[in-house]
This record gives sequence, C-alpha cells and structure tokens, in this order.
Amino acid sequence: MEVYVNPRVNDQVYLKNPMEFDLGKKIISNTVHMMHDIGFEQFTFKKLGKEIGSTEASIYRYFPNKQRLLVYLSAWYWEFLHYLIKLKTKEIEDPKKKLKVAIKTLVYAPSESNNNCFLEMQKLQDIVIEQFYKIIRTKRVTIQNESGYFESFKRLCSTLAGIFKEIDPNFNYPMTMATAVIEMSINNHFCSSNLPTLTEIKCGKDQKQQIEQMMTYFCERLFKKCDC
Amino acid sequence: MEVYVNPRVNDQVYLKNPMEFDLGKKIISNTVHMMHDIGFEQFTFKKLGKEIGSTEASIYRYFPNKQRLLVYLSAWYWEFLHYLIKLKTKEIEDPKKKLKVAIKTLVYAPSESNNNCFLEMQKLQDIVIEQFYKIIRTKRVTIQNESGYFESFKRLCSTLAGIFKEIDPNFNYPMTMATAVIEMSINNHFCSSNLPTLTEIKCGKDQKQQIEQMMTYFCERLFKKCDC
DNA sequence: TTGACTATGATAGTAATACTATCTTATATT
DNA sequence: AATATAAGATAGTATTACTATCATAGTCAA
Repeated sequence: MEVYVNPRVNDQVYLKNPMEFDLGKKIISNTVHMMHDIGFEQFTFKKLGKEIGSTEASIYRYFPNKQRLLVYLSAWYWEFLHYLIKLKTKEIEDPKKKLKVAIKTLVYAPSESNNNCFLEMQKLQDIVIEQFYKIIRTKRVTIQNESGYFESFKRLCSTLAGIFKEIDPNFNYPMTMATAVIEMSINNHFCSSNLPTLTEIKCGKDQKQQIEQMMTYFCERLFKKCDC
Repeated sequence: MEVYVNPRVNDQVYLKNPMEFDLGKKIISNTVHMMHDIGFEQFTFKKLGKEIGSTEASIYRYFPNKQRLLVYLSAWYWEFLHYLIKLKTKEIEDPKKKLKVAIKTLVYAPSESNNNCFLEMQKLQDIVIEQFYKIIRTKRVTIQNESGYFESFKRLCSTLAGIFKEIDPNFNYPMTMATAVIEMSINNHFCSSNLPTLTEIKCGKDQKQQIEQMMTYFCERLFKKCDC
C-alpha cells in the first residue's frame, strides 16, 4: 500500500498555515531535525532562523511561540497515525484483526514512512514521545482543549476505543484503555532506550517487535473470553 | 493507623539537605504551594524568595535550578507512597489483597495525609501529576538516572511489579504493568478534570472511588484465571 | 504601468529569566 | 576569642521570548 500522507492540522494551531508557503515548510521540517538533535528546551526561534537562513521575526509570523509549534507537530503526528489506521482497517470486518492492524500501525508506521510523508516521521515520533506530555499536562490545557489543539489525538483515541467496544461491547473503559495503549507504546519506546529498569522491553533491533508483542499480550489478556 | 511519614530523598538530588534547615523547609513547603498555584513554568526562585522573605541567592544554595527542586519533590512523593504501601501490605499474605491495598493507597493516601506529613500531599500530587513527565522524559534522563534521581519511583514500581509476579508468576510484563498502573492513576486524575473526553472517569466528589474501581477492574481482567 | 498587497528580511529594543559572584552580618561551636 | 557556617544584600551577565518598525522584492489587478 503506497500512499502519500499529508495530514491537515486544525487552523487554530497556527497563525499562518506553514504548508502553504516555502518558508513555512522549511520551518516545520527543520524544526523536526533541530528539536530532535538539541531537545525542546534548547530549541529557540533564533537558532532555527539562523539554521534556515531566515529570522526570528519571520518565524513568529507562523507560530506565536515554540509551544504552539510543538502542538502543530504533535497534531500532525497523531493525525498521520489516525489516517493510516483508518485506511488500513477500513476493509476489515473482524474487530480483533482491526486491533492487530492498529497496533502494528502505531508501532511500525513512523519508521516506515520516510518516503510517503513530508516530515521525517521517525524523528517526529521521538520528539512526540519526549515532549507530548509537556503540552498536554499544563494549567492551560482546558483552554487549549477548547481551541481544538488536541483534536487529532482525541480522534485517534476514539477510533481505538471504538475497536475495543466492538471486541467487547460490555467493556467499561474503552477510552481509558485507548489512552493507556498509546501511552504504553510511547512509554516503552522511551524506557527501553533510557530507563531500562522500568520495562521488560530490551533495546535493540527487534525493539519494535517486542513492543508489538507486548501490546498484543496485554490486549489479549484483557479481552479473552472464558470460553474453555 | 497513624504514622508520621518523613521520606528521605537521595542526597544527590540537592546541594544542601533542605530538611536540616529552617530555610530549607520553608523552601520546599512553599514551593508546593506556589507551584500548585502558578505552575512550574511561571515559578521562579526570585518569586519564591520574595514569598518566603529570602533571596534568590539563598535558594540556589539548596538547589542548582528549579528542575532539581521538582526532582526533589517528586522523589519525596514517590517515596511517601512507597513507604505507605510497604507498611500497609507487610502483614498481608494474599497477593490479591496486597494489590487492593496498594491501589487504595495510590488513590487515597495523598488526600488523606495532610496531618501526618510535612508537605501538603494533595497539592504535591497535583504537581507531580502535571509535571513528572517533564523531568523524566528528557534528553538528560540517562545521566540523571545514573545519579539516582529516580530511585524512589523505580522502587515503587518494583514493589508493585513484585505483587503482580506473586499473583501470576507466569505474567510476562510485571514492570511494564507497574508503570502502566501508576500512569493510569495519574492520567485519569488529570483527564477527568482537564480532558474529560479522554476518560470514562467523571469529575466530582466520588472521582477517587471511580479511579480505584477502574484500576481494580483492569487488574482483575488481566489476572483472572480461566477456572470456570 | 501603476498601485496595492503580501511575504520576508533587517534591525532594534525590552522585560524577564537563570544564573554567578562577592561582600556583609548574625549565630553557633570550639 | 577564633572560626565556621547560614543566609541576607546587592550587582552583574548572557540568554530568552518576545514586540515593533521599516525596507524590499514579487505578484496581481485595474
């Protein structure tokens, strides 16, 4: 399946749509590289301006601050995953198979998408893993939520929750489970590389397979019917 | 059970042990109030100095920056929970009962501990819920981990993982499960108040009971034996 | 071709932040 | 009495996170 994915981001997230201008595109693609290299805290509009041969002032015309730029990138990331999961599960009837495909997509899609997407998804994933909680767990989250900053993430969670509900209509906490599954995938990526005592996943080349297996293991145990 | 809990924090976290000095105590207890009110970003040593009738320079003698002060507070928080869970499960034989007590402690202890602890645990919990990922998901986490900044958190996870392993010795991912359970309790506290679409927990006076019930539901489904 | 509009660049300036350094004073200890 | 330590007072610096203004180049419409 070869598709070029170009996620649309809610227009309340930016001041001027970066995807409609050359400078805008430069801003977002170079932000992915730079934030990946130096981290969110060290990243500034001044440094980015220098890197892309532009100025601080010009970047401020697209995003009011670096937090919002990060919100934009996260929205892109979740929208990308959501789009792919929707696409890949569309034709599947069996919800258990849907779930397997969704898990596979969550785990493998970013590293396999360097040619079918404007941004480098693997780097973007690393950024989102490290930084997403910085933008979601804040005092301002309620206001931001009302502004639709997290729509893409919420839609992805709803889609997953829908699959859980299909598998077991009596399951009480599909939304909680959806956020937990996403969190689990993110957290184990991070911990296996950085805090190995906190996970059973070992860092290495089959890391993603281990994570897929683990997520499947949890889902199967949670949804197994006592039909022996 | 009435105990005064006074967690000890790894001495690599601070420059000078705040608990040994009046000013130090003032610093940590007032940080809890101030950070709770204005959030981590807005919080500065200058503002705190003014609040407690001291100066920026004096606070820098205890902590090299506000991140480390947050590390200190988080360590205290996790150490506090870990201590209580150890204490309350010590005499219990049945691991399933142990788990129930551990979950109860995670959910209820902070709000019930305003008289048996130097810090205001409910406020501290709100801070940890909002900010813990800021200190754990960073580029520097590996170095910090080696410095023992997260020992308390890791010990708590190990204790929980031990209980899971007792319940089901064949369970493959006790550590992952432990971090997921803690995360679940934190995340649902946060979401029910701030991002209600992402959880089934409703904000209100029985919020904690709902969370306890939900965590129990997940654990029971994961560990139910097919013994019908 | 003129005029208007827009995207960007260039430059300057400001308030706040995150420190660092030094000097003084008060108090406790030996 | 001498010493050590805690902490207050003050000053200073580099960087950050903006805001404001003005100039310029290209595009499109009358």
